[in-house]
Amino acid sequence: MSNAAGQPDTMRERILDVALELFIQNGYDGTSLREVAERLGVTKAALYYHFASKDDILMALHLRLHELGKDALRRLTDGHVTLAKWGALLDSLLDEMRSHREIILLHERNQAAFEKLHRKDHDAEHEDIQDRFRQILADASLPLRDRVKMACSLGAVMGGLLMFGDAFGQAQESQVDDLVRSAVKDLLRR
Amino acid sequence: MSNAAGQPDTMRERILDVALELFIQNGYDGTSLREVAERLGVTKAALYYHFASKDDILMALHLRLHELGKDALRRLTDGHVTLAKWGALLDSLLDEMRSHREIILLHERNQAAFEKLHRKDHDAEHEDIQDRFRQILADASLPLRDRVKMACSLGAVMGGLLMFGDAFGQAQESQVDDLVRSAVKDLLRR
DNA sequence: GTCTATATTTCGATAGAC
DNA sequence: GTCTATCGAAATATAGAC
Repeated sequence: MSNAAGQPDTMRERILDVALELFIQNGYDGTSLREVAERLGVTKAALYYHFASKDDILMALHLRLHELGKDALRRLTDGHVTLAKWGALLDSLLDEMRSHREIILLHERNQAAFEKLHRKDHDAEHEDIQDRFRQILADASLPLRDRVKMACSLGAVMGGLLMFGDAFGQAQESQVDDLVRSAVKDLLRR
Repeated sequence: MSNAAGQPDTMRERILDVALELFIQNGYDGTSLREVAERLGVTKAALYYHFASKDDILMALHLRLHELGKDALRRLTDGHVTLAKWGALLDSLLDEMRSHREIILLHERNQAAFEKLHRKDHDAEHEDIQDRFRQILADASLPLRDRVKMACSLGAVMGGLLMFGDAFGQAQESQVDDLVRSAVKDLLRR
């Protein structure tokens, strides 16, 4: 994906990185392939050598999230979910969520585009981490009290790290992480 | 806006209600005026009698949120913010957030479209509640600990009521409200 | 207030040269 | 792998009749 310096080494990855940035800033539908190409110093047609379609670019970005959440997904699939398990998962997931902040922001801000993408892919077995979250929260065999706490704690992490996370500056990221962890712990306690 | 039965009485409001629903479901850019018109049983051109442009429709929907948050905004503008004040505000705002769930969802899912709208309106004094939230959370004179707690608590409310709130069914909304309140209280305590 | 018809623009995507 | 050139579709918006 990227080399040690964090720079993408293939054109395919460079396209994805630029697209990610623009899709977050201006939205998927609000970003034209012309803009993506211009920022890379190439023409629109060049992109079609690396990707079959605009949707194909979005799908490649979606796979980055899929990769990220696949072991978390596994931990949430066997056995039934408890508050303690949920708390442990959130705690261990927090670092990954920060380092992949952009890819999560992309999904949060382009839900409509991803849903349209899913409708076309009626083949792919998209056992998504997002779907799994919704599935657990909708599971009526769990106490409502626990489900609400899980939804709130997930929202708290997203609020502290992603949605408003850029208000805290970059220098003290690890402090923010600790504060979010403690906030979630307080929320889930009892 | 609407009569006692909750039905919009003017064509203008009917347009806004349909647009709101489609903009949430398919996104602002993903929704064409043809779709809006078709669902209303009129043609695209008819919409232009009531609104000057598609952006004008989005702006009218934005004003609904502006109206909603204007007294909350006032309470957040005088004096400096404390954790206690923040908690009280969230508590009193929670009912409004639930009853205006859709208009908040619209803003959450179409940030890019609203930002583009704001760029054109360099005249309007949009002292927005969203802006105010970000402003407070970025205020370095407040303890980082408090700011993170504020961001997390706001995220918790959005998680419990909006983002994943439809997983709990509609019957027990007041129970969910109470559970979210108590979760936020636990989070802000200490 | 709503209609038909159309102007205008922009976008995704393709063809073929290099 | 990237270019120029272009196609076809769909979108916003307008003009003018009713």
